Amino acid sequence: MVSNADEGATRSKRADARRNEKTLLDAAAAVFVTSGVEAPVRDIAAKAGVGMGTIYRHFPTRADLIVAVYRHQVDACAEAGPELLASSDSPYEALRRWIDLFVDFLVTKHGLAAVLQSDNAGFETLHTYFLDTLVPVCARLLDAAAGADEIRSDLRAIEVLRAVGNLCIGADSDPRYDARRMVGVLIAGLRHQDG
Amino acid sequence: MVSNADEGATRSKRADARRNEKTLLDAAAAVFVTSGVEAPVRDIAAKAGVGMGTIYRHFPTRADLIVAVYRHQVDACAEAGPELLASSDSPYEALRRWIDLFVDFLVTKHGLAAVLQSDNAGFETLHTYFLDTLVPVCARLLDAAAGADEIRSDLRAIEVLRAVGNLCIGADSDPRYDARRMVGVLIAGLRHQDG
Amino acid sequence: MVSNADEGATRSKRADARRNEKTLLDAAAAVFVTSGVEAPVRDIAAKAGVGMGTIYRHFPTRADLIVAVYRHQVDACAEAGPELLASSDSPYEALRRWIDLFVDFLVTKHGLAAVLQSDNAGFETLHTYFLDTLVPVCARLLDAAAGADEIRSDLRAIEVLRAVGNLCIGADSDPRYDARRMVGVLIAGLRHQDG
Amino acid sequence: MVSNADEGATRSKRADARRNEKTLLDAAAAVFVTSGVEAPVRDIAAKAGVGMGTIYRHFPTRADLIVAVYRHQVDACAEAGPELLASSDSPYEALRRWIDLFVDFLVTKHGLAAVLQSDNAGFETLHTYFLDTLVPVCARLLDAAAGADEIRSDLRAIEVLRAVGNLCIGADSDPRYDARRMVGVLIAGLRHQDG
DNA sequence: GATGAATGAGGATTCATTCAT
DNA sequence: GATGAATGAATCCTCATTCAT
Repeated sequence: MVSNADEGATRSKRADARRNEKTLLDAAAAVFVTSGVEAPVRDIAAKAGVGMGTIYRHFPTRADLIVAVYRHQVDACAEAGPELLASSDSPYEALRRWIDLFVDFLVTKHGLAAVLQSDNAGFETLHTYFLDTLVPVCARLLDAAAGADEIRSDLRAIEVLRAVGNLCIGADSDPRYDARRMVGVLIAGLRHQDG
Repeated sequence: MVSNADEGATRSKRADARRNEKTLLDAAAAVFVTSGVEAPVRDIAAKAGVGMGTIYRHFPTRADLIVAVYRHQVDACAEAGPELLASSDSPYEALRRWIDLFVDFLVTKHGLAAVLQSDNAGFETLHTYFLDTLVPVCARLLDAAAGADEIRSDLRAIEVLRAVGNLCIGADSDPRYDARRMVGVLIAGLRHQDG
Repeated sequence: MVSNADEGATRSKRADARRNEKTLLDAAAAVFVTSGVEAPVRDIAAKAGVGMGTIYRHFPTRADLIVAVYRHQVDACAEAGPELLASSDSPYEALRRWIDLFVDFLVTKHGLAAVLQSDNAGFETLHTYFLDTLVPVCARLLDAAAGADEIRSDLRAIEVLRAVGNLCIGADSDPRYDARRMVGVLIAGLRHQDG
Repeated sequence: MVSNADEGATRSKRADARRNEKTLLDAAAAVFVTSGVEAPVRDIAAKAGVGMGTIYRHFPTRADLIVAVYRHQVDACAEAGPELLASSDSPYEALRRWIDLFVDFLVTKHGLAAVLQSDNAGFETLHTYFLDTLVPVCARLLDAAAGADEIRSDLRAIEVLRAVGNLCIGADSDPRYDARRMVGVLIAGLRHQDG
C-alpha cells in the first residue's frame, strides 16, 4: 500500500514525532517535579516549548501523560518483582525489597501518590495502568511469603499497594515525615504476630 | 428564640453570636459530610442560611472553619488518651484502641485526611491544631508502650499520626480498601519483631 | 423573621440588583444587535462594564439571558393575539396581523431566529419559553380562522410558527431578501386554494 | 476545459488526481450525512484516509468542498427545470415539482440549508454557486407561471429560493416540523388570491 | 503533491475573596 | 455585624489552518 519512498518519509516523520514526544515527556517530568502532577497543561507546554494543542494531541488526558511519563519506571518496578523473588533469601525479604523500590519511585514524584488515590474520574487510565501492572507482581510476592508462612495470608495485593501508596503522600514536603520508615513499619506488620 | 435569661444587651448579643456560630458549624459539618471539606464556601453559607461574608468573618480561612467544626471531636479524642492508658490491660492495648478512635474520626470525615496532608499553605492552622492537640497524647502512649518494651522505641508520635492519617485517605471512596485493617497492620508493625 | 430595618436594607439591595440587571439586559441587547445572540459572554460583560461572573450569576445559561432580554417583547406579542382577534374584521386578518408582529420582532433581532431553530441543547429554555408563550396564541388564531373557513385546518400552530421563524433567518443580512414579504406569501398559502 | 491533445504522463496523473478527488468527495459526502456540513476537517480527512493538507490543497475553503460535493446534484436539479416545464400540464405545476426536487435535495443534507443562509464570509463560494446555478432556472419557471397568470408576478427567484431554503433548515432534527408541507404552503401562497 | 504534527486564538466556566450597602 | 453581588484570574478544551519534511 505504501511505496518504499513513502516508507522512508513516514519513518523520518515518525522519528521526529518520537523525538518530539520525548521532549514532551522530559518537560512534563520536569514540571511534575516542581509543580506536581496536576500542573496546568499550559505550563508543561511552555516548558516543552510547544503549543498546548501538541500536548493534547499526544496525551488526550492528563492521566495519559502521567502514565507515559512514568511508564518506564513502573515497568521496571514490575520486572524487578520476579528477580527479587529469585535472588532474595526469603519471599518476605523479596517483598520488603520490592516495596522499597515502589516507595523510592513514589516519594521522588511530587504529588503522584496523591493523584493515584484521587477518586477523580479522568485518572482512570492512571489507576488502571498502575494496578494492572503492579498488582499481579505484588500478589505473587505476597503469595510466596504467605506460602512460606512468613506473613499473614489475609491481605490482598491491592490494599497493600494502596496503603503503601497512601503512606507516600506528602513524603517530599515534610522533613519530619519519613515515608520509607513508616512503610517499613507497615510491612513489618504483615508478619505474624506472636501474641 | 430568645433565652429566658435575656439580660443586658451584651450578654444577649454574645448568646446570639454563639448561636449563630453554632449554626455555621452545623451547616459546615453537614456540607463536609456530603461534599467533602473542600466544598465551596457558598454551599456552606447557603446551608447555614447566611451570607458568605459571615463565614469569612467568623473563619478567615477554610482551615479555621475545619478546625472549629472538628475541635470537639479532636479534643474528645485527645482526652480519651489518658483514660485508655489507665483502663487498658497494657500500654500497647491503650495505644491500639486510641488509634482506633482517631481512625474512626477520620474515615467518617470525607476528605479530611486528604487536606490534613495537603501541603497547601492556608491549612497551617489545621495542621497546627491537630498536631498540637494529638501529638502529645500519642507521644505519651508511645512512650508508655515503649517503656513497657511492647513496641519499638524509635518512632516519633508525629510520624505515627501522619502515617495513620495517610492510611485513611480515600477510605470512604473505595470499597476495596479498608483503612481500619491497614492501620491495624501498621500498628502491629510497631511491635518488636521476633525475626 | 426579618425586621423592618432589614427589610429596608434588603429592598435597597434588591433595587440595586434590579438596576444592575437592567444594565446587563441593555448591554446584552446592544451586543446582540451588533454581534448576534451568540456573542461571547466576555463581550457582553465588557459592554455592561461588569465581570463575566456577574453575567453568569444572573443568567446561568445563554438561553436564560436571551429569554430575559426578549421576554417583554415576546409577552407583548402574545398579549396582542386576543386583542387583534377582537378588533380585526376577520380571524384571518387577525392572524395575518399577529404574524406580522412576530416577524417584526424577529427580523430586528440579529441571529435570534437562527438560534431559535438551533437543536443545540442549552437553548432548551429559550425554545420552551417561546413555544409555551406563543403556541397557544397562534393556535387560537389558527382555530378561529379555520373555524371561519378562511384557511386550511390541517396545520398546527407549532409548525406555522416554526416556518415563520425559519423564514426570518438571515433577514437582516441580505438586502435582496425580504422576510416580511415571504412570510406574507406563506400566510397567503394558508388560505383554501380555489384551483 | 481540457485539450484533446493532452496525452502521455500528464493524462495518467490527471486520472490519478481525479480518482483521488473522487475519494475525497465521497468521504466528505459521507461525513456530511452523519455529522453535518460543518464537520471538522480532520474527520473528513480521516474518512478519506488522507492528510488534512490534501483536503486543503483540493478545496481551499470549506465552501469549495461543499460545492464540489453537491455540484452534481445541484446541476441535476438545474437541468430538471426545463424538462419539467416541457412535460408538465402547466408552468405552475412544473414550478411546484421543481421546488419539490430542490427540497428533497436540501432536507437530505444535514445542515446544508443552514450554512446556505449563513452570513459567514467564506461561504461566499457556496452561495454563489447555488445562486448562479439555480436562480436562472427558478426565474424561468416563475416567469412562465406568471406569464400564464397562474401566480403573482412580483416575486424574484432569489427570494423564493431563499425562502424555500430557509424553510428546510432543521427539517431533519425535529419530527414535529415537516419542511415539505410548509414549502407546499409557501408555494400555494404564490397563487393569486381570490379575495 | 501529500502528510499530519504543531500552533494558538477563542470561548466557556468556576469559585475564592472583597467591599459597598 | 451581616449580606451577597461583583470581580476576574485560572484553567480547560477544540479545531481551523499552516508548513517543514
